[in-house]
Amino acid sequence: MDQTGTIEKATDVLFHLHRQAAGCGISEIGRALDIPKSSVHRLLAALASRGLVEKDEAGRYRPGIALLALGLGVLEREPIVQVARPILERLAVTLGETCFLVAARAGRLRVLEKAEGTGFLRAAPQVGAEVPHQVTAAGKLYLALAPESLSATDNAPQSRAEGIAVERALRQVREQDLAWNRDEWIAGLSVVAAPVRMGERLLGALALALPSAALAERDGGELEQQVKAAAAKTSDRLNGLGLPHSSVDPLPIDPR
Amino acid sequence: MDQTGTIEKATDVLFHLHRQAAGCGISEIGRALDIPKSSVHRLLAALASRGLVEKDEAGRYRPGIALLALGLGVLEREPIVQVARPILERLAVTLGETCFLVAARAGRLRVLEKAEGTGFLRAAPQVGAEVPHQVTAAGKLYLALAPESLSATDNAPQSRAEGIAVERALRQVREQDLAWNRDEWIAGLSVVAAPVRMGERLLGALALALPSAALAERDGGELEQQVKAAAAKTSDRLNGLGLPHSSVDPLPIDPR
DNA sequence: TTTATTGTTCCGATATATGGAACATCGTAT
DNA sequence: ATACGATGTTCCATATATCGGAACAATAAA
Repeated sequence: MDQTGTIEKATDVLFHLHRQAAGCGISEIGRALDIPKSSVHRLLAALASRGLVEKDEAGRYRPGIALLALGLGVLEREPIVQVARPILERLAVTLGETCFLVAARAGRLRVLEKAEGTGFLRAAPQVGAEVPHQVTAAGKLYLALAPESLSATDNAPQSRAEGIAVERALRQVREQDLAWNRDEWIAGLSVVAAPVRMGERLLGALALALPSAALAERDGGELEQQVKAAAAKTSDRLNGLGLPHSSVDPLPIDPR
Repeated sequence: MDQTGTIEKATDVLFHLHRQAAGCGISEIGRALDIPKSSVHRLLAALASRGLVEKDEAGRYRPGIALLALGLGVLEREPIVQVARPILERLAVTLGETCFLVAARAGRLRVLEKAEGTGFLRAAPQVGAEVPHQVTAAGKLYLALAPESLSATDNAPQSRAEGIAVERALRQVREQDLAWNRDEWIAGLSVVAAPVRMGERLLGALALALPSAALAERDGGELEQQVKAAAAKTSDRLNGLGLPHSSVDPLPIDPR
């Protein structure tokens, strides 16, 4: 993995800054990544010249705003996000709970968009964050419907008995065209997810997250229908488009 | 400015990809940035190894999802965004028009967060985008209250008469603690902005944007009050915090 | 004050990026 | 089918940008 190269090192520094909550000092980064101070200094100077990192008032380095524009640009060029956004928002308002969209990118599942619910206690996934395969609703959906789009790491179940149980669960997911996750990933958090498709291809998972306690007081079947309907609508609109990436107007007219 | 360096070249490639709506080919990038094909190839390979760029199905390069995580990380570590977000959302729902937050970063004004209105016709600024100084409500606020936080480029007015007019307008902004922009930047778009402060320091501008036609049918004074109130609330909450960057929980409790 | 740690600059040695050229691949027009 | 142009990819000798130790400056801590 240690193909030493300038760009690789620079991005490693970038990700290190990203992981740290507070700003970092040069020596600190050098120690963490095993790069001499002077090199870190030069890397940061280059990155700062383009706004990818910044120095805060204390002289410590943090990720820069240039990254913001680049990152959000990625979202803007995802047709599925454009299509799903208003649907997620409406569903979140209707149900009062957080809805989000997950899709496989580079073999990993990532949250592409979210619309938070209104509850005092509510799920707040981070856009751009990765979610695990085995213990999430979106993950099960992918394992059941499009495992090839996930990198194979740790997809292998531990024992034979587990393997059978997993395969059984996945078959159920395929039958229902829907996946649940109740407290498996995060205690107290339940999620339902339904597939967004283009033809046979799985493009993403539209998910509804709510506290498990809140789920107990609701009609699970109705939630399933709502999520399925939202996912289906997303699929339809996505397929309705001619699919030449629609550019985004500064003042879009949004017939929702 | 053309201090040739590997990192600089790589980020130039990144920004070039960002600007292009569709994916780019290697030769194309090389021509645009005046870099030989083979170098572009190598740069892209390095960037791709870290997920900063990706190849789409057609083999063309686009910005990668790694940028998404990095970019949104920038937002998450801005306390002012954390604080302003729910306030923006509520204001947008109340008024039915788009609200957004602008702040100076690295001498430039940028949209840090937004909450879109519900109108068929509505403003839809892009988070991360830059806004000009002279012809926007947020820009006027900064020019009047904290010009030192803007890079001085093109802040100088053209003629003496204009200079006086500008100074007069800025004085009014200072008196009202509020700035308007009616059709000055984008025809048909009007914006009111009020300052978010910490002590004397200007931290950002909370703005309300609506079609000028819609503004004509509303009580401008009431909008001013709403925006001022929202900005004041943001300031208060921001000052209420001890201001050690509050980390964000996966399941935050949000007492709004 | 001293001491320790950090940020910054300098510079020779060397590894690394460079870019021209040749090759491979594709799509298009002849 | 063939020729053509453009593109993505690989190779390699050369030049140069990166490396990293060391010395220095600027802090903060003792």
